[in-house]
Amino acid sequence: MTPGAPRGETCVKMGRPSNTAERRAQIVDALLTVVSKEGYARATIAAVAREAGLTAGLLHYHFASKQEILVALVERLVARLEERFQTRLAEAGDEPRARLFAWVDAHVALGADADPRAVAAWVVIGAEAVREPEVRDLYTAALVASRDRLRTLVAACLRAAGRSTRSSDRIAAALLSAIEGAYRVNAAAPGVLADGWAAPTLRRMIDAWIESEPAR
Amino acid sequence: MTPGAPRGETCVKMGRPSNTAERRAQIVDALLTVVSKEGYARATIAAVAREAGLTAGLLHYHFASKQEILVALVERLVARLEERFQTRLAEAGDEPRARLFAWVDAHVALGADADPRAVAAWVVIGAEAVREPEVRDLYTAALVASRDRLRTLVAACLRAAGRSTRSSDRIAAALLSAIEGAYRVNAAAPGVLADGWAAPTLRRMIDAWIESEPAR
Amino acid sequence: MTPGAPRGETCVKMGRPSNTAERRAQIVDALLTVVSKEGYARATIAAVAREAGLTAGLLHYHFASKQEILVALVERLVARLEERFQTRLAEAGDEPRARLFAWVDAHVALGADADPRAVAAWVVIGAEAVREPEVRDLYTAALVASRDRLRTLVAACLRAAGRSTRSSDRIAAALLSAIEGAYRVNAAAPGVLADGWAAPTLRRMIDAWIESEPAR
Amino acid sequence: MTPGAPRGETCVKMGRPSNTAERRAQIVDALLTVVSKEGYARATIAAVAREAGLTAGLLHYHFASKQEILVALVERLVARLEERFQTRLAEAGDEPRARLFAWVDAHVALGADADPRAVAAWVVIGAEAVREPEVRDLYTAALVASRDRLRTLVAACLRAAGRSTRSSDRIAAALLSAIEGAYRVNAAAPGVLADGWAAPTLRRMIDAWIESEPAR
DNA sequence: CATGAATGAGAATTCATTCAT
DNA sequence: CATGAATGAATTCTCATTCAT
Repeated sequence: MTPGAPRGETCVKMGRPSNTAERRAQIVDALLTVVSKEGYARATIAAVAREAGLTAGLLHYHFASKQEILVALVERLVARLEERFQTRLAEAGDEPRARLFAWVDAHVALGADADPRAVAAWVVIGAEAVREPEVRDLYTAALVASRDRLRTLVAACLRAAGRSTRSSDRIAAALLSAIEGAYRVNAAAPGVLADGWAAPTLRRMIDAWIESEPAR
Repeated sequence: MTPGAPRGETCVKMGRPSNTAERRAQIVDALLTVVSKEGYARATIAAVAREAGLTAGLLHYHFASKQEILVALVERLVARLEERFQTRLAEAGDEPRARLFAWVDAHVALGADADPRAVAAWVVIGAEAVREPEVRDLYTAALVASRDRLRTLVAACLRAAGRSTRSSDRIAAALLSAIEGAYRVNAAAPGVLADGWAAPTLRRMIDAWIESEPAR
Repeated sequence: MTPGAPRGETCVKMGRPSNTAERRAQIVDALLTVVSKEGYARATIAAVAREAGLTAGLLHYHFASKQEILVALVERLVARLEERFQTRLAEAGDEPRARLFAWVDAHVALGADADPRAVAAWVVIGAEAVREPEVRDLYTAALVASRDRLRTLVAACLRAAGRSTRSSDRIAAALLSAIEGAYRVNAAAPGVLADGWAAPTLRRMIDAWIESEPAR
Repeated sequence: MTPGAPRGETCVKMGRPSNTAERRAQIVDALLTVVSKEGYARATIAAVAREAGLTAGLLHYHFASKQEILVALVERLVARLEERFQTRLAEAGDEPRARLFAWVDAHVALGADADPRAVAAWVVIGAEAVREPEVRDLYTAALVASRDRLRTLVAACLRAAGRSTRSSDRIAAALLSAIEGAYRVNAAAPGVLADGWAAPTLRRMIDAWIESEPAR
């Protein structure tokens, strides 16, 4: 830890206005770009600095370690996804199935607010999570949040359709896996699956499953 | 110098008998262990050699580069999966749905012939495929083969059920993604999804979808 | 990362002042010393660093590769020789034969501005040029420049002596070869040829040949 | 030193006839090829073995070390040159100038008995001599022998022309240097000097110099 | 004689991190 | 805040040499 280095957001003292927040964002963005293009192993501090137009020394002024930048990146990807979901949720209204589809769309749709770099980076992060406890914790937390929300959304659909909710967990697991798997295939073996297959397919899968569940 | 492929069975000149095949297998196995525990970036030649109880120099005697060992590992994982599938297929008989379930089981089941290291390694390989063309090619080839086989198996099920086969591609894509995603979640965020969820869930999903397809 | 060329004189942002130029010179000088004593193959990065009193890492901070240091060394040797020639040329005045002798002297004389390491290094570089294209290009360029200049100087002498210039090329070739050969013999088999033989011998050779050429 | 390894030529005991002599020649030839194409640093035991169609282990059965192969190569190059000279000398008869030209021709001519690999190898050996005492000794011995013979041949020419022999040494030194330099330039910067320039030029130089020497 | 596995001491190069300016 | 030199530990890979078979 560099003593005195600015890790917080607030700046009580005046003087030269701090650009820490923007610099950190800029660095995280550069990491996102490099990771998505080259993978984590090649995302050296020097490469990230070059991408950001900064120096390696400065990166270490704003972040104590390379790991810390990765953590910030994960947080940012999760936050962006959350924004995407909230936007779609607001448009979805109260209908449970629309709300579930909003979740699916937020994850797979390639709308104007989509960042193609994010998918590749997310795949890399999943692999990195296999071994870095700190990354694993963040990744796990993100998945747990997704899983729980998904469960709730699925259960609401089942309930609205007058079906038993005992399969909520399984449907949620299948959806979550399919999303993560689609990311992965798309990033690591592009072209294997047709573009845009995911959203309509998953909607169709949801419908089929709900119809086939027994009544409550 | 990587020794060439075994030059046949006859050995006119005497000399030291070759143990290349076993050594290569031993090295690949060590890579599998290390990758599954530590990820590719930490799977240094030294670490793999240590795991195998060999010297780093010897690894380079049998493989020209670290990459080449990874390639051999991918080939081995694919071959093992194929074996698992063929075994289950033989038991499945002619019933189309049983054959499709054989495919699912070969991919997710954790039977006696399952190697828990393989899942973690496969996740790492997918991430590595994002940037190493040679790895990507192998990974892509494996997925393409899976996708095509899956498509055929799904279409056979639909046909046997008297349904239209127009959704074969989508169902195959969903299954493949779910499998890849399940691997990933299982390896990178263990505990997020319940143990053993996958096989029954995917079977259920298949059944539901087939039932909901329109008649041919 | 090799730092780029000095970015001019102005320095808007403050920060650590660059010492790249001196460091690079220091490293090249250390390579010169080591190569002249041990040959290129033994001029390892570690050996050069030790000679320079620096760390191996720092050498790679200032030069991207070992090759690049060698290239800088060749450039420096060529530049030094050029200086030596220009100095002598200034003293030689306008007399063509004096100007040609200035060239000879610049190449063979062991005056105050001579660096005994340079001869041994130049021999090694010639051998290295046999296989490294980049070194060969530099070496070839140096020889071509020498050959062309020599040709001009020789032709001027012949003309001033009222002789045909048709042998200019041959005389230049003989002189250039004799110089390169003298370097080589001197460095690789010291003592075989008497000290200081070259300058008077080559002058004598020039005189004899010019006298024996037919009149223009 | 491998005890019992065959280093001598005679083989008193009968049994499998020794192929040591041919094997050694084959290995030396392979070294010549590799050195001329790649330089000494890249002439690894493995590369030489590959070129010879043998194994690295076998090379070490026939030679105790890499150095020893190089020594054998130098000896062979010197021996071949001597053969070339003797052949031409036999054709030259008793005329001193013809005998001197025979020496020049043996060194520069590209006759049927010339091995283009030898020139490049000789250049590399000269560089290697800068640092390897054993190589330097051989190289020096070869040059001393050449120098002395040349001196005698030159003196005989001067005497036959009724000139003073006091410049014999210088002329010999100039010729030797020119030859070594021509080798070097030809190998390291091919194309800089015109093909076939050397023989006629050196003859011309010899003639001019002899004519210009004062009478005895 | 011959093969080919095995070793171990480097080799160049990379890179996160520190720190003087 | 920012620069850029400097470090030192790793990392991949090379290669002469040894030796069991």
